[in-house]
Amino acid sequence: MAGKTQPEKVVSIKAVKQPVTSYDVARHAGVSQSAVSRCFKPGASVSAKMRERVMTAAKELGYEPNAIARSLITRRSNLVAILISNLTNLYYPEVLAELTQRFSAHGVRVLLFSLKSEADANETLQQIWPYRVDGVVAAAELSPDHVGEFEKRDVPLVFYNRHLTGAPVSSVCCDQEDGARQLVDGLYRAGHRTFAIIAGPPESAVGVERKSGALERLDELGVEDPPVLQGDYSYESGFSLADDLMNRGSARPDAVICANDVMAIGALDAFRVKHRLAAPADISVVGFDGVGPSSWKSYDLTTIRQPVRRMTEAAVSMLMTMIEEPGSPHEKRVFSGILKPGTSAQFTA
Amino acid sequence: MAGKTQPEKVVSIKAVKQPVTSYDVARHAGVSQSAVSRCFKPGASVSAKMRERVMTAAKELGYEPNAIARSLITRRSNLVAILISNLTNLYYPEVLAELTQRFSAHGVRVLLFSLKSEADANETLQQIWPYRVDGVVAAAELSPDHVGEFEKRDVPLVFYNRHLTGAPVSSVCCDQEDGARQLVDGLYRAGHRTFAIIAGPPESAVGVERKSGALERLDELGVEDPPVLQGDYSYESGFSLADDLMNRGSARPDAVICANDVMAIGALDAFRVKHRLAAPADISVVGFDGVGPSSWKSYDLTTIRQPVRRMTEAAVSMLMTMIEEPGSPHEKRVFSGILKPGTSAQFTA
DNA sequence: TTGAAAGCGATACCAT
DNA sequence: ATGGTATCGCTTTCAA
Repeated sequence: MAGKTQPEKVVSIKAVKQPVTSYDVARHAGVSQSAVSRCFKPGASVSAKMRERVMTAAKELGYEPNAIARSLITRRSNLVAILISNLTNLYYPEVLAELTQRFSAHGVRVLLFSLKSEADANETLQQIWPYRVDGVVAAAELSPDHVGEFEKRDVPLVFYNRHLTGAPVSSVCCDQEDGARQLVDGLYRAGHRTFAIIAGPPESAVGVERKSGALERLDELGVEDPPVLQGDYSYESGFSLADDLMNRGSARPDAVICANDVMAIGALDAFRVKHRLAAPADISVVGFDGVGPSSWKSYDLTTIRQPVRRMTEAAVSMLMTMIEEPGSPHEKRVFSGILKPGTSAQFTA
Repeated sequence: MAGKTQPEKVVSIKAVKQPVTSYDVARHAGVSQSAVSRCFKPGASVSAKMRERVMTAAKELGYEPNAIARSLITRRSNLVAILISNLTNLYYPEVLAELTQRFSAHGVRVLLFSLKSEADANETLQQIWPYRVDGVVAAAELSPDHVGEFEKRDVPLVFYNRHLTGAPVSSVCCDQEDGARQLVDGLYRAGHRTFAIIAGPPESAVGVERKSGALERLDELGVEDPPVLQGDYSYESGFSLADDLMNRGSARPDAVICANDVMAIGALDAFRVKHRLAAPADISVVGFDGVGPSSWKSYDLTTIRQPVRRMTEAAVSMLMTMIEEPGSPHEKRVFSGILKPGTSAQFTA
């Protein structure tokens, strides 16, 4: 019988609680340690009897395989890192929740890194490497040098809503330019001719594309040089820039395109509450993202909704493929935004 | 010299990129592997010369210590898990961002688990244990049995905005009852006598406390049995329950207390947009949490703001203490909410 | 201060 | 199918 020949194990009084190991289970079940390991490995060849004995012993002892030890030998941590630049942007929580749940379904755990500023990237990467993550989803700006670090280490990387033009990187994006063009088109069709743009911060690639998409389309339509004010995606900046628009000497615009929903909401509040304008009667405002509050009745934004479910699904499956099939080619997947008409603008789809 | 007697190491053509190990560094620097290890350990005794040589070699080879191997031997993963029940609740992103950044400052990485439903807890815990996390912050309901699992494994746990009454668990909370009482008081002082409550879901401990705090205080003030409608923290539920309040036979309330800001916003929209009431002239609405949108001009909620910075700071330092000083006693820290007056209610502070 | 050697708790390969 | 043994990359005694 198992344990017969074992020397009495002296346990010190205030022993630290040591987790049960596969050796403990092996001894308890009277089998080899390798056998225990096999029983916990999905496709291993183990007899029914063996499995039964081991599993019983494991249950009795409360055995839980040590993922850290496993990772060391398999060189697979089953960990991915998610980098998010600013979680308080209303758009990201949804993305984050979707990503973690999807990874979870693949048996992969998520290490979260929230960058205070884009400058944190260096430091954050240094924190990531030691954990030997299997892959990374980055919803933050990374420089070509940073991307080089991933290549050097063969760590799969998928960008979320960013890309490095020309660089061989996988990414999933929403077509920002196209979305912006759609917004311009609808506003133009509805009769607007005087536009203004409340743009995102210059370091935001997404914001830059939304701006350039809008400007391009306006140019094509013969609208010349609309004012472009630079915001920072916050409610406050939307509010104060809209306010600025009202205080300029020139004629006020009758359509304002904002680089995200939150600034659009800020702008609406400035126009309505502070300047007593009616939207969409006096002025039209559109946003971008389709975050929850964009459909609150007080705002009911006309906006471009990003297909978050499909984008996160794509990001996860791309990363999993890159992890499971090393050397698979890079891929960029671009999804179209979905026009969500609201009552914040006179708009003809 | 190091490496002299070593057999030629045959590297296959398409070798997988193997990270540099401490042995590689040791060989390169002509020192022992232990020496390398010591150089990367904070308080170790190493001569300046040795440190210099090792660090140079490490830099040349691009050595990065393997945290997984380290964790295996030290039995410290430097990982904490954060459990959040529903990330799309506007209140949590801020909490999550704060927590991760604070842990990061302690050199601790965060494993994120976002529970779809509270029923996921079992499964989630099973996913956590194998990683041998050093501790857990739970912003999700856990049963006493679940908490027992933590004790069994000696894994430090800090509840965030929940507690298990009577159980020996550490927690940091906002005083929900007191906050609710403050809201009632201010409304009462401003002359309101007919109240209604839009409560949270019954499984939300926080929601239950906010409700009971309000009911208690109303009772003390002699207000009898205000209607209590049960919402789910969503904008939609706030909107439709407010609508219900308007369609009841009885007189409509002149003050509505909502269990969170988002429902308060929904309620405001229902009253103003759908029922053409003016708030606060015709009806007063108050919320709870102090999330970003609560201060948007269209709503400008009177609400109780949770001191998120201080609460997260407390949670992190409590958990770190429990990790670093095993056996330290449990502690509950309760912070008062901060009244944030707005224009959504007639309110006398 | 430094180096040799013994683990940490698994997996993987090789006999049997 | 099962058991023995080397190994993953570190930290940690223990001698020197």
